[in-house]
This record gives sequence, structure tokens and C-alpha cells, in this order.
Amino acid sequence: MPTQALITKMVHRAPLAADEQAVIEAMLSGPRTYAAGTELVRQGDQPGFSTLLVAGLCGRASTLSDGRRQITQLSVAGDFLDLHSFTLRTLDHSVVALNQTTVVTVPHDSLRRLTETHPHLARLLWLETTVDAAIHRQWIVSLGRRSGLARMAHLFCETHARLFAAGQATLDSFALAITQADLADVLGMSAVHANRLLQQLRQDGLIHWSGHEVTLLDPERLRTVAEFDPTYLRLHRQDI
Amino acid sequence: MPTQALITKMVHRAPLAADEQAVIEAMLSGPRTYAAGTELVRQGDQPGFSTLLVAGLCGRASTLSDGRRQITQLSVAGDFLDLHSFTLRTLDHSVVALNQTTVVTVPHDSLRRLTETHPHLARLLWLETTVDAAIHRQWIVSLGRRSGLARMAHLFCETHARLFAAGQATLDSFALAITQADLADVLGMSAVHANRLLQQLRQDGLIHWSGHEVTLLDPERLRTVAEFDPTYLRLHRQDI
DNA sequence: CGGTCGATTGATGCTACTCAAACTTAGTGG
DNA sequence: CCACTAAGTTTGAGTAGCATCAATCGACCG
Repeated sequence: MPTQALITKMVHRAPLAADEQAVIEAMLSGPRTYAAGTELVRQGDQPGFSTLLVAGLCGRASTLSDGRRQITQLSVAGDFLDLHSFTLRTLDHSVVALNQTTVVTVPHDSLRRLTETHPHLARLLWLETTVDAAIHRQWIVSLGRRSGLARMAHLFCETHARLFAAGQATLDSFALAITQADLADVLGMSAVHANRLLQQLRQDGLIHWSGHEVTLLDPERLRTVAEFDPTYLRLHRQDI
Repeated sequence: MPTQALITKMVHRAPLAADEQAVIEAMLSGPRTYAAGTELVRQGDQPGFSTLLVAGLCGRASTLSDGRRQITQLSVAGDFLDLHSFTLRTLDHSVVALNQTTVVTVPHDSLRRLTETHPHLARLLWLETTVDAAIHRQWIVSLGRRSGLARMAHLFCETHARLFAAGQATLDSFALAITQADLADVLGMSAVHANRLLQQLRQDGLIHWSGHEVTLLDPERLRTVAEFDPTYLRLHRQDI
């Protein structure tokens, strides 16, 4: 079921009626699969649909004129890649597949009809975009004021919590197929520095990462280092 | 009219029916005025209403345990301070008045009814929150990859464009009543460094800033330094 | 006129960058 | 199955940007 991860996550946030799940599924077309490195959306595109990530890992990337690149968002299975394109229309960034990914799409026309006929569901989708914004704000705090080490620790905590909510992580481990260079572009640092910070996290006995599988060796201490408070992910059930 | 700036801005983004403006105004209560430094919303609050900024300047702030503070968003007249609290419920940051501000409020119940009865207007409010997220993403790019000077230049370009769209700036000047210390908390740098970069922008003949009034002396060159592209502010009219 | 807030300047040191090279791993074709 | 290649990771050395600490200066205000 392509909506598995999305539904699991949404149910963490608010009660969802059975027919609402069916409404979502009726809007989807696909699936389609892309290889790592594929640019799913290009800067300046005006797509007529939004994309739901079913499997894999994608990054929203902006590139400056000197080639420096910043990844402004990581999307995991169950996340919409560009639900905001429904309202924004023109995208100012590109979306790249960081590993092999599978997606399904939803036409903007369907979303528009949804706001007319299923206001509750529309509010839940609105919620998804405001959680994205809350994650953005945490990244701003990380980039602006957290040390490199805390920034990296925070990203591990956040990614674990998000994957766990989507039913794709155990209590202390999750799959993370990303290169250190891409990780550096997420954290706004050089790949060399990212590598050294990773070594420090390993040396401090906080994480283990090999073969695309991350283990949180001491989740409690990692959260302390990161000053991680998951409130912003809105994973408590409260209807709107 | 308390909605003046909001309506001016929204009309830049999409056609707005006269009765829709009336619907918004009917939801508002207030106005209320706060002195500079007042904390309008406290971290952890679960407000039952959202707040529209009518006049003044507010910042969304997160503070780390060592006291370092990051301002993650600047709100100007015509912006909702916390429209996202309608869906998020619990706020993980505080909102502070950076100078004397006037606000009006909208109960979340009214917003909920609005999504049931006025879907088009609901989409326009959804758009406001996705533009907030787009601004967040640009700040992430700034903090992660832009130089200090470009970061500051970008903020001046962005703030000018936003105020201009809300009918509160001329082609090359706008009011900006903020201390250098608060500006530093926006840009993720020390106040000393912010001061030195400001001197450089002045020395390079790019801006003039005195008495809370900013003049862009060479807007074209400032945009080049900042690599500013206003697409993300979605100031072209296109209905959704 | 002293006090407070904000802006400015100087000196010093750390964080993280850059460049460059070596090493490791995974994938490919003979 | 192994040599070869490409991609990714790791290490070292030198350096730039920015933080921190501390002091001074100017403007406004009771």
C-alpha cells in the first residue's frame, strides 16, 4: 500500500476516518521509481501535481552561483515532497533522490477539490506543511546557534523520530542511506568536517553507522548533546 | 483598517473577492498594543487563537540552554504571527515584540469554520503558511552556505520586498526598528560581527541605515551580493 | 548629571574551511 | 576470480572567518 507510511504518521497526529484514507488513495497515481541522484523536480518548475514519497530518501536542494549547495529539507517515506507546490506554484529549489526512491503523485486539481469536499482532510494536509515549517525552524536554530556536533546529533535524533513515527525504525536504529558529502550539505559544513564530527560521535559512544544502518548507542545522551525536544514534530494525537 | 497590510499582500498573490475580505475582518478581535520586548507567545503555549500583526515588528525566537538565541522568523505588519498554531497546537518557540507592536487575534474555531465554509479563503491562508516555510528555507540556505555579508544583504533585500508588497516601503527604503543585537540573533552571528558587516555594507555604498530607516543605495548591486531572487516570496498573482 | 542602552573598536583564540593526498570499499569487465 | 576504476571516506597541514572578552563612546532619559 503506497500510503502505508503516510497514514501511520498521520494517525500519530490526529484521528483519521477510514473513508478519509480511501479518499487519499483514490487521488494517487503511480508508483514510479527513480535511481539515486535523479533530479525529481527542477528549480523553476511549475508542476501540476504533488509527490508523495513511498520509499527512499530525497533532499530539497538549493545551489548558489559558486556551486555551494544547501539541502534545506530531508524527506523520508510517508512525506510529501512538495505539497506546498499546490499553493506556491513555482518552486525555487530542486528535489533530488539521495538513494533509490519510489513515489506516487497527486494532481493539484484533486487537492483543490479536496479542500472543497473534505475540509477535515484538508486541515490534516495543511498540518503536514506546517510541520515541515516547524522542522525548517529547528534547522535554522541548528545552523545559527548549535555547535557542529550538536547540529549533527540533532539531525540523527530528528531523523530517527520521524522514521519511527512512520513505522520505519526500531527504538534505537534506522536505515540512513546517504553519503557524508550529502550529509555535509544538509548540515551546512564541509564534508571533511562532517567526517570528523561523525568520528567524534562514534568515539563518544553515541552512534554506530555502517552499511547504511544507524544505531543510536545511547539515545538519552545523544538527545542531551543535541538538546533535542520532539515537540515540534507534533507526534501527539490531537484533532484539528 | 487592521487588515490593510494583509489584504494588500494577499492581493499581490491571488485575486480576492470583496466578501472574502469582509469574512476575514469579521473574525478579528482587538486591536491590542504591546511595548518593545514583550513576549507575546511563550514556548510551550497552546493558544486558542492566531495573531495578525497590524503594526510593528516581531521575532520568533528559540533559546538554547546556554542562553544563545536564534530568531527563526521576522514578522512584519500584515503577517500572521502564528497561523500555524491552528494546526500545530503546541508552540516550541516564543514570539517577542522587537518594537512597539499592534495585533488583532482570530480564534482557531473561526479558522476551522472557515475551512468548512470558505475553502478558497482557506487555501489562501494555507498559502500564507507555505510562503513562511519558503522564507525559512531561504534562511537555511543563508545560514548554511552564504557568507556573513551575503546573508545580511539577503535579509535586507527580503525585508524590503516583503514590506513593499505590504505597502510599507518605497522603491528603495523602509523602516527597520531593530537593534544590532537582535539582528545578530536573526543572522546567527555575534553582535560584534554583525556590526562589522554593517560597516562594510555602508562602506561599499550598498545601504544607509540611521534612525530606524534603511535606504538601499544600490539595490541592484545589493541583490547581486545577496544572490537574491524573490521568486520564493510568491508575489505574482496566480489563483489557487 | 549619572545611569542605561546600544554601537563601536581592539586583541586574541577557536572553529571550521580549504587544499591535497592516501586509503577503503563497491562495482565492472576481462 | 582478480585487476581496474570510480566513488566515498579518512588523514594532515595551513588558514580564514568569526567568536569571545573587554573597553570605550555616544545618545537618550529621569
